[in-house]
Amino acid sequence: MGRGKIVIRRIDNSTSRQVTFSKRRNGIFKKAKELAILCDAEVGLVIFSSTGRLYEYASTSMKSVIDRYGRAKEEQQHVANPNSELKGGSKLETTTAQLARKSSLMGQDLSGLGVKELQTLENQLEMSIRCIRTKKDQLMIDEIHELNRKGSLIHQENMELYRKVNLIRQENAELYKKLYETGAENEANRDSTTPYNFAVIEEANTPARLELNPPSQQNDAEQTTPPKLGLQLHP
Amino acid sequence: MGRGKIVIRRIDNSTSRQVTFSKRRNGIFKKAKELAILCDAEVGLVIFSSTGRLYEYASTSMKSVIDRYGRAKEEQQHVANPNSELKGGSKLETTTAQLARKSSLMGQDLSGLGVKELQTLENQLEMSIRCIRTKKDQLMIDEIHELNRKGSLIHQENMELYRKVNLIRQENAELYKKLYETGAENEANRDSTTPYNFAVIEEANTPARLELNPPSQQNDAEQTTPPKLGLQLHP
DNA sequence: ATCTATTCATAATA
DNA sequence: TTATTATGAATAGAT
Repeated sequence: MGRGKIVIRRIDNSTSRQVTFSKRRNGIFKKAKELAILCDAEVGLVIFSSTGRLYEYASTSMKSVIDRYGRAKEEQQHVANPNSELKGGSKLETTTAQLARKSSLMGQDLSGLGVKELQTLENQLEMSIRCIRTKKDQLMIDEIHELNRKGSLIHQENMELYRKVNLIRQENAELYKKLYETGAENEANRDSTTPYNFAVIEEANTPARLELNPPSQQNDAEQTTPPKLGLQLHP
Repeated sequence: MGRGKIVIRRIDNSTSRQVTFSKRRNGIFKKAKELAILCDAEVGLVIFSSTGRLYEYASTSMKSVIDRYGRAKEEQQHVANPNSELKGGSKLETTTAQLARKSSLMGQDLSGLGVKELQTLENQLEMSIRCIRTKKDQLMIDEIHELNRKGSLIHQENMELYRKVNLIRQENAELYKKLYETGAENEANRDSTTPYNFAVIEEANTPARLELNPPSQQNDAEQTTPPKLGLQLHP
């Protein structure tokens, strides 16, 4: 159509090329619109000129077209390769890309989808969420394991200290008893030793325990017991 | 063009509509190809028929077209609204969407980009990375703070216990000294008390400390000191 | 831009 | 669906 036939190859003359681009661009946009209207189709058309300028037409919206395109492509892949779900590999990359394409339709663009399409979408999103959650959890868990390891070392040490305190206290009591039995000659010395011993242990013990746990009944026996820890996040 | 003129409105007859769709679809695809070749343009065309079937043409690849489209659109927005960078708001959603559109071009599709385009892309990706890293770090930090809080409580308790041990031990020493001064009548009793005291303290102390820290010089003074903790991840 | 000779796309038809 | 064909539309080249 034109004064002469042309062969379809790149137009060398830059000016002619630009002119032809303008004309044919208008033509194709018109055709796209007509097709969408006449045939009730959803059409998206993107054209970058050789100078990099963007021209676009979409019968609905470009976002809608691109989203729908992404979904359609995924469905095609699923049909072509139905059980790739279960194979391992670098799942996260795939999943990220999928989620990416879908994230934009949050709260929009669910028009024109059938129950089956929606079901597929729902399943895919759930899968994506699971993968991401797994990855995130792994990161957290690694950090937390390390902290727990260190915490449990200190806790262990704490237990040892309690054991030690009990041993010494017991010994102290025996010594004291022995001293008492031997005779109560030095009354003045008792003031500086006796009150110290038991009083300090009870005081230093209680506040720390209260912060870690709901108040448990204080054991009234003679033993000092280590408090239970609130550290184990993964029981 | 055809046996008669038509008005551009939805074709009611379903059969005619499908036929027209086929013909015009072929036509527009041909036009798109010609435009791309003649004018050296990058063209992407997506058509969904009224029955939901997808037809597509891209002069390069649809992924390339969509990616480039996303970038061009962002650049348009930037030009229209240059300093939206610094305003707060829910930056992460935007960033996620941006990264999403870009993530697919990892290791591909960098053809046909100028220095300026690449610079823009680089900046945006860096921004995205920063936002995501911030978000991730926040999650980690929250968990770790909690663990540190608990750990520091135990540590505190540990310190108290050490203090207590020292006090009792001191007292013990005094008692022992006093008992010795009073007279060494009961030699048999000393066996059950003396070895216990100091021997146990040294044994229970050392191993726990060695696991937490590189061996520091044991203080040879009379005081037992608590070990330093390897717990503070954010000094 | 606008014009027009031509070629092309396609509506109607089979 | 595919093919035919009369006709209207698109456009190449010129102004």
